[in-house]
Amino acid sequence: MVPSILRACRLFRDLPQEFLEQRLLPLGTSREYARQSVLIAPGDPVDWFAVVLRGKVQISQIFSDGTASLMDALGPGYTLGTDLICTRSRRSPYYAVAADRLEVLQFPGALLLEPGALPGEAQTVLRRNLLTLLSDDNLRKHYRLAILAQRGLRDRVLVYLTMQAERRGTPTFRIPFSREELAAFLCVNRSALSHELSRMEAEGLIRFRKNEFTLLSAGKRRSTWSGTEE
Amino acid sequence: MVPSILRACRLFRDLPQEFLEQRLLPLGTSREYARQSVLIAPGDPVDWFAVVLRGKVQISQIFSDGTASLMDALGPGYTLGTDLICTRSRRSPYYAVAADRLEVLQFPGALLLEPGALPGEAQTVLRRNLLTLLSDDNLRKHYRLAILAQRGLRDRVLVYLTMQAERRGTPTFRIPFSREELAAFLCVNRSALSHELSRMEAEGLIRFRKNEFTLLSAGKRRSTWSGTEE
DNA sequence: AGAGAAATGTTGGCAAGACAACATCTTTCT
DNA sequence: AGAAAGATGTTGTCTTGCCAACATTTCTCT
Repeated sequence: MVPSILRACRLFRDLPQEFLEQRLLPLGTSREYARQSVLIAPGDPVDWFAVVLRGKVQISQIFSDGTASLMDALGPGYTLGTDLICTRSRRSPYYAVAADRLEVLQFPGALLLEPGALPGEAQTVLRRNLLTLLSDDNLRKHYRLAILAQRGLRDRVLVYLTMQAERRGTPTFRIPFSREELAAFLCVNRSALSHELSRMEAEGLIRFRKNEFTLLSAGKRRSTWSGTEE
Repeated sequence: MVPSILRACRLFRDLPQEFLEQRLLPLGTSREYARQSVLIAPGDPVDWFAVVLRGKVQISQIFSDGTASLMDALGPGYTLGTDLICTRSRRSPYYAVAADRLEVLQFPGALLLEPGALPGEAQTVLRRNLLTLLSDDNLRKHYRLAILAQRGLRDRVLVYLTMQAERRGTPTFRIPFSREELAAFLCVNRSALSHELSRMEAEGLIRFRKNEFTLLSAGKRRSTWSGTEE
């Protein structure tokens, strides 16, 4: 039952299933963490990567005044550490914390980095996958930066919703956030967000119920958010 | 005289100089652009990469209301398009515009993507470089996100300055921005920024003259910003 | 050196949004 | 079903920061 997640994992895409199970799996170490366990702390050197099998990992940044900001959340199938092992310092700037009971499969980074650690062909595929993984990650960060670069609250909401609508191809879609999470993602006050959403609905810009949104001003928007990544 | 920039270029690091000049250079196309030329527009498919030889490229995001926000600026030695060719859509979400008279050396993306387009060894090195290039890029975006996640203007300034100080290793350093550029980078109002800087100096937090800053509260800060990339 | 231009600092009015406190609606658990 | 917990919406107050307009300094060019 484990391989189903691994096969869906972006990093292992296009690897022969037999290789995945026979050669790669035995090299991984299965680890379990309790809720709130710290997997990575700021400054930690990271020379491994891991695939989330069960649970969720939260990536967060802690500031001098004690406040934290949630940067990302990695569910099953996502990889942890892949963004760090190739940097020059190989040190993490963030915390990675288990949100629930967590189960991961951990591999030594050398598998990707050291030539010859794996059969050449497999390593080529893996690195290729790593490349697109990082690129898409980059793009996601670019999008979020574009959102946070917006000065006004309404603009942030609008840019976010427009992005989603174009990404899915429909003006109606569900977002993966609760109000509180959306507020954290947009870096705005939760109640102000609720307020603004109501106002936008009153003005006929959007319609929403729970986390299902419909963008009504469809005609006027230009199509800039052409990204296809998830 | 061209190779000096290419040798300093992160993407070409560790390539034998002879290979660089004899094999790689002939595959590139030299291009010149006038100030304000658009190299990449949102939605454009990008299947090439280019090294900036002279001048500067501005990466900017244009929004529905016509306002733009500057996301990045690439000087000589930096590469353009390397963040896009490996994404799934291979389409740009941003504008790339020549800030000055610009000169670049452009290569087909296939050199990196298609196996066999170059001698295996060279391609391995190139892909490895591309990997760290993307990773460091990722990290830079992470840092900027951490800054923009700050609610208050003072916090943004403080996080930025602390990052710089730790990155350089001294509490006194020069930043590569004018006030206006710094304001754009932090996504705040320029005059508000000036105001806040003055106040912080009055409170004894920092000292500054032009773009040389000194962080005075050195002792109290924790060392989280351990990044070493530029 | 002197004049113009560009960059930076300063001020006050005003709007946007943070925050707290409360109201209402949903979900979950027994 | 009923109670409790959680999520979301609403309202009012007060701070922050945007904006515009102006003052001052620094840079550039001849």
